[in-house]
Amino acid sequence: MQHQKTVDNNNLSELNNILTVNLVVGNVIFAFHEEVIKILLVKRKGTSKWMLPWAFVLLEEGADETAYKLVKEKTNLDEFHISQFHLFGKYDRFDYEKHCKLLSLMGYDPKGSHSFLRYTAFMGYYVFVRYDDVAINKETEIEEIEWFDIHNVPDLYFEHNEVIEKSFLSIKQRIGYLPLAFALLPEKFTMPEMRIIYEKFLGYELDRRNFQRKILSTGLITKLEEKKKKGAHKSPYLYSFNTERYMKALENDEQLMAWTFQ
Amino acid sequence: MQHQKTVDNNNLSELNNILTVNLVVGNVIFAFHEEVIKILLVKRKGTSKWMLPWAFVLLEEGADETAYKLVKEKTNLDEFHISQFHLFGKYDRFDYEKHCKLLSLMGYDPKGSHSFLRYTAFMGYYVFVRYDDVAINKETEIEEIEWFDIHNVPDLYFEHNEVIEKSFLSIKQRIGYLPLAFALLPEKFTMPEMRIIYEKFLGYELDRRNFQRKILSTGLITKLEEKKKKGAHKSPYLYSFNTERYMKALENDEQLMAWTFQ
DNA sequence: ACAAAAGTGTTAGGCTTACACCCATGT
DNA sequence: ACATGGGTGTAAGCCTAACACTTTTGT
Repeated sequence: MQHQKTVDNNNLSELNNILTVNLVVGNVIFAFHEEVIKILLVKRKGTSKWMLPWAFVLLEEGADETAYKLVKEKTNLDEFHISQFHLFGKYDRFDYEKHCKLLSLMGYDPKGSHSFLRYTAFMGYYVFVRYDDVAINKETEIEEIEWFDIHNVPDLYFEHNEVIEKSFLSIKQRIGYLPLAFALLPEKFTMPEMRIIYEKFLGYELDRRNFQRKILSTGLITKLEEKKKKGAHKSPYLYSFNTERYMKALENDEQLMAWTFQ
Repeated sequence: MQHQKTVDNNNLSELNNILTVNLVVGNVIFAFHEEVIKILLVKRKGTSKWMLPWAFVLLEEGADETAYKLVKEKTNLDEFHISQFHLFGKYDRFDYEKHCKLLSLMGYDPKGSHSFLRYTAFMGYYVFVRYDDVAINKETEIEEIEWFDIHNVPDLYFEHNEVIEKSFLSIKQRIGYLPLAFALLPEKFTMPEMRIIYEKFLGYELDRRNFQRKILSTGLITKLEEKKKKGAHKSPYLYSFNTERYMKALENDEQLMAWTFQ
């Protein structure tokens, strides 16, 4: 081991040589609205760019806890499942000079804690929420918050564009094995709605008839009597899903399906 | 945001209120030898328990980099692929008093940096290496290092037992989609050897004939002319695998297969 | 009436599973 | 000679992909 330095309790600059990187968590919060996958972004008043909701993991917290609180704070929701997907953090990726103003606005003193904020590791989480359940105040005193179409995300702070791309890729890879899409849909949803979510993440179209067979074969969802009127065509049936079994599957990473989709 | 504290450059105790958790990376290094899955553990001289190789991520490093260096240091290997699998870290999980001596022995000054070492987040990586390629010095001046059977791991420092379990579970889930097992095998290997690896991770036996068909269908491995003598029975053929395609698949998380195995 | 999109059903073919049988090797 | 375990082959059947046809709805 090469880190043999000791710490002088009264000399911060000495600490630079032994201190470890800071840990930041950030959330890619996904929703689905009008056939489009949306992501929730925030923008501090007085700054120039949008970014993902993020926060330093403080001493008294765990990373999962910080990430959970962050989602709760932004969406006003209680029940959701956050998923780790990747730890980011290259040396020198955190350009201090550039982000000095932002950090200051977020309550982190860039002068005093210069060395602590320069290099960080970023733990990425993704979350699926129901668009209609989320009540955001589009503008508060300190920040703006807004849904963005996944394919219309502006240039963001830090490496957040990369983070979003990676989250999308992770989901694409997991969506065939975990019943992720359910969390994006309202309590009652139609088969076409669900299929579109899969299509958006996968990046190609699916045969609606075969898709339906696959989904139903999991036993996770129940066909309802009701239909949903929506345009100049036959109304699709509504379905609901078994939340208990779904949550259990998420917790246990149970193997409910293993689909490659064409 | 609630962290509005500023930092007094000359007062460490003040920092406790703004400082974030430390980031530690650790590796579950897997190997395969005599039909058994092995894990590499280390033990500092003067301490009582074994543990996974781990290190604080220092300011000048990225997490992946630290994890890579750690594996290289322990195994003397250059070429391997490390995979993130989970970020651990509950509040209060890092019992300072208990580990004071260990930290001191590892070159981290527990007196001076008390507050920095109390709470940490632990990023878990797993790595697959070839047993025969690893040259470990079983005992150096500062530590012992040893292979342990996966099902015979002693009580370890910190939450390392939990980390190993979780890594095993992650692999079990990914082994059907990624050609992981190859990295555990020597350049030339037999089909039964490879099958046993799958069986160990999955926890149940597989039909040897169907297994062979599946593996061959990926086009990743080539049958050689040679055979391997090994007991009172017909000698199995040797196979080699296409490293280029394998590495590319790992990098891109390419979908080479999607198996559920019975 | 017609276009759009959903519901339902069918069929061919590929892949998986579950075997049977034969072959090499060491004791 | 025999037990052990590997090599090769095959048939049944399930699952999937591809596609046809009917039904509902708004304009």
